[in-house]
Amino acid sequence: MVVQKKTPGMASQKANLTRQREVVLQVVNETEHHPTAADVFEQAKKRLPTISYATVYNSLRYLKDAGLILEITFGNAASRYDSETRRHDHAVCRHCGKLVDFDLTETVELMRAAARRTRFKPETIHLTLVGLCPDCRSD
Amino acid sequence: MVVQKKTPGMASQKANLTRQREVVLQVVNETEHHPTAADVFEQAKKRLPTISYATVYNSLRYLKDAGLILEITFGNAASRYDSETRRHDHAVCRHCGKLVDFDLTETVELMRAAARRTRFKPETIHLTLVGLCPDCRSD
DNA sequence: ATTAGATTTAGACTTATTCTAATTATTGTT
DNA sequence: AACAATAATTAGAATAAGTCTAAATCTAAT
Repeated sequence: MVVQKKTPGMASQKANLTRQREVVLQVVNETEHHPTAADVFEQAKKRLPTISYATVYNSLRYLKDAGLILEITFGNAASRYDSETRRHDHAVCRHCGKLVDFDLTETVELMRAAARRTRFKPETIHLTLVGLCPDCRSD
Repeated sequence: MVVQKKTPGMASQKANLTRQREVVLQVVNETEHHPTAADVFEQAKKRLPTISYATVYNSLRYLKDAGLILEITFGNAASRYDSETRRHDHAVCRHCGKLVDFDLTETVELMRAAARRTRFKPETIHLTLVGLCPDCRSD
């Protein structure tokens, strides 16, 4: 466990979770379908009317670096944020854009295979299924 | 095979590969490390000095839709283009950004598993290994 | 109370990409 | 060959996502 000496102006772990960061975290946690930064801003403003766009971005980055949320990117669309921080997989609907989480144990296996093949030192792996979600598949 | 009736002004298949589209395709094919649109623009200008940025983007989209190149996206970085059009996997170096192609046969297997799990109608799957490339891994 | 450092804010800025409107090129028809 | 119809190209404006800046505010430790 890392113990940090406090110096003047150095905030404690707890205090670092400011009001705005707390609200941003709440919004991500409570939003069912992986909000974008714009979605988060909109919701956060309801609870903290003076919050700025920059603070939403700063907070999302802070929370991501702190391991409290995950950033998901797909294609050239805006990033979306996920309260599930354990590694997991995604499926994106090509038709309606819906993004769902799932987890395949095999994926981590594949990471090792991929690392062997490429001689990369593996850190994580991103697996995204693209197709039509249950609502959009006509069958 | 689909036969299309020609109407006035309708270009033939072949003719649709205009001079600029041809150059853009050449550049993607000849560039070793998956160029961005900006890279393509820069190179294309050498062969066709009047080509515009918009045409590079239009051409990249045309070539992509025609199945002649692939667009690769990762994180919030600029799209990169790949002359390898068969489905394949990617590895990205977190340190230097290098992007390499590889192919694991297991990935297509995983697509089926992912589709079963999510009830999506599968179309394709994106697998990206993130880590350190051979040059950047210190070991 | 004072100070140092961290955080927030508003708005300017950057970067990637798309759009627009005018021009140019191509093709098929007379 | 001239024309009409359509498609493609061009330059630059517009848009969207995200980052940066500088001033103001907050927090924590003296």
